Amino acid sequence: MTKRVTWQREAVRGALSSSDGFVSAQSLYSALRESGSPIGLATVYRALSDLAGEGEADSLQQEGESLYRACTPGSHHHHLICRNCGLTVEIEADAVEAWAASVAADHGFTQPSHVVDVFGLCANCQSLS
Amino acid sequence: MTKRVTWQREAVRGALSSSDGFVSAQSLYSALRESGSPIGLATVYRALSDLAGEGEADSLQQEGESLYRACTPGSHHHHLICRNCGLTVEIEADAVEAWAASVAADHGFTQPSHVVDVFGLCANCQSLS
DNA sequence: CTGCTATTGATAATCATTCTCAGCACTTTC
DNA sequence: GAAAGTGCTGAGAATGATTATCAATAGCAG
Repeated sequence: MTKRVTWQREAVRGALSSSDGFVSAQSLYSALRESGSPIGLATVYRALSDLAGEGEADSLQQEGESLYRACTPGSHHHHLICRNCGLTVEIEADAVEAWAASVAADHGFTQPSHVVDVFGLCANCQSLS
Repeated sequence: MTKRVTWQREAVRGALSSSDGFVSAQSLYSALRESGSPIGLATVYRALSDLAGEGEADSLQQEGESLYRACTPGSHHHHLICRNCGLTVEIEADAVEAWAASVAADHGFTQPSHVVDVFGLCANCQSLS
């Protein structure tokens, strides 16, 4: 059960972190393929869910597919995402954390977790339109 | 292009509003079928996306499927959802609205929208475990 | 180097969702 | 009330993303 280091996993990690925003597993696979890597689709999916499980990547669902992005490990944060180009900014939201916890408690809910993401058009995409 | 009133659409609307929490299209279809309705799967999907488009239902994505729920039309709100039984409480979040807007503006983003949902275990599900 | 076993990858299988299209059912018109 | 027009329905096919299968491969310890 020892975890092994393979070039495939590193390739996925690298491709993820060189991306500005959220990317789908499919497009990450295509990108790796086009850059000459003979990596397999199943492996990309496995690597991505591993990274997400270890806290090295964030994921969110959009339009029926999962998008992934490298994130700063160990920190809890949310995202501000351009809905046109996918550019993503990590944002702190202590106020929202506290709000979520208190709302949950008010209604008798325990073990609160939350999904908070903000979408918009980034400055660059605005100027293009 | 006039919209017609059919018993199928009403059946979906009824099944949605008699549910306590978010339901998937598939399970709504199964439930309707089991209660004797000969409705078709495609029709359930169509009715749900119509309702969502008209603002009579909210939707969210979870684990690769879309979940729907009847909501109070015309009002913007968020949800507190039991991750065990699906029980859902509509919550107001003016503070969060303002926060989202200002965060977007701070980073040069326009046309902000946001996804804010809080998950937890409801009081009832806690006592069961 | 050798053996053990986690990992890979081509492909099949799954699953939710959407599309297709012929038949059906409201509505309006005569 | 019958015929025509057209939106709606539903069974099944098509799609697209994700996961499972499983034999072959390749890290890693000794």
